[in-house]
Amino acid sequence: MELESSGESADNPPSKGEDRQTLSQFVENMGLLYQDYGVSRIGGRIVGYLLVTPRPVSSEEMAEALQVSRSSVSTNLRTLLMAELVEKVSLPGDRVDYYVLSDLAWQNTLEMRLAAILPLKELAEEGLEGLYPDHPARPRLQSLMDWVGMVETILQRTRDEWQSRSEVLAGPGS
Amino acid sequence: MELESSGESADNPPSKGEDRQTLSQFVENMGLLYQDYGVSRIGGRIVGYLLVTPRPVSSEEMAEALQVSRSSVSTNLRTLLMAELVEKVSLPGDRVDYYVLSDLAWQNTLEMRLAAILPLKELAEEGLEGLYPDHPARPRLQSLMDWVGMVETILQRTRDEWQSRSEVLAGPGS
DNA sequence: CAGTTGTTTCAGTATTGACAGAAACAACGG
DNA sequence: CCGTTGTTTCTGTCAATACTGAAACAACTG
Repeated sequence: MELESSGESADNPPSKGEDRQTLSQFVENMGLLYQDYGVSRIGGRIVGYLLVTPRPVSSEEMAEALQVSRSSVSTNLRTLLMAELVEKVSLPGDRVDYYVLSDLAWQNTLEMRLAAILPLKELAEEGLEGLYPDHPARPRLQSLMDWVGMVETILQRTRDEWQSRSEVLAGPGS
Repeated sequence: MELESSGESADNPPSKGEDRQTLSQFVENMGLLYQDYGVSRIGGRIVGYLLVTPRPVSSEEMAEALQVSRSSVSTNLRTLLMAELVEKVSLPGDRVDYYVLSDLAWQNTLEMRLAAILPLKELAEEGLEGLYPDHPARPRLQSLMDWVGMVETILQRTRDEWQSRSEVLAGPGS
């Protein structure tokens, strides 16, 4: 994998080489980790690459940097855009599409994982509706529903917390 | 799939049939849902079956009820035991192993999903260590680390909340 | 309105993982 | 100590998914 640093000037040559190695490793590990998150390896590497490249990146560049096909980049970008981990940006006077990591990337990574819990509530609900009032499984289904309710609360709290953090970072009154 | 209800007496025959249908559907859906949680379909169905069967269940019974091989039950039970979603119980004078849903099953389901986030922190840490002080990716890695820290806090809070709930249910001083 | 560049869709391939059946293993009972 | 019962490990098969290269498509430029 090739990773370009922005200024390639030669004032501290040893650092650049090590940085590239470090970043390459980081991007690769992000790929592996995101696999567990239901995003494909390439998707994770894209997230990693965008993270360590603080500027808009074209899909062409990603394909080259990550040494994968353009089609894979395209497919994975679509997924990442839908998940709102990545945003598309346009640069004036340039018809190429560029992409950056969304400000909400981490928050949304968390949401994805927590939101997957919520369907359990509906499942338990359906179960309760279909069972006669004295069925022994009822209390357990009920407590499952309660638990999912708690997760919903947590989810809301993280949104609030994240919200207030962003406000602090952006300065008050933003 | 066959689901046995505990008392099979005939005082309200119509209910039993519908219950069985409902539960069968529920168990099946749990399987599908848990697939998204990194547990296999069979693992999810085991969780579902244990949920709606409020008594210790042998692996033999699971295999029959879910219509899957004993080996699959065995493999999946090992995973579920490690994840602490299921507990093994012994009945005196019986050499068969029985299993019940753990009291912490839901809490641990949540933990599994949140804990998967934590390795991100280490990844970011390694990245920071390997990069020279002026590298433009540093601030982003730092803020990633901060975010994971927040998730850790949330995780701890849910443990506390769950803890206090259980105490309420069990009665004070337990 | 061609020609060029960039992006998406499609069809085939390869890798991964779940699952079943059989064999091996362990533990208990006569 | 042999036979029976219960559980785990192993090997092969099948299905699902990620990925690629090629073709189709879209958008801009001269």
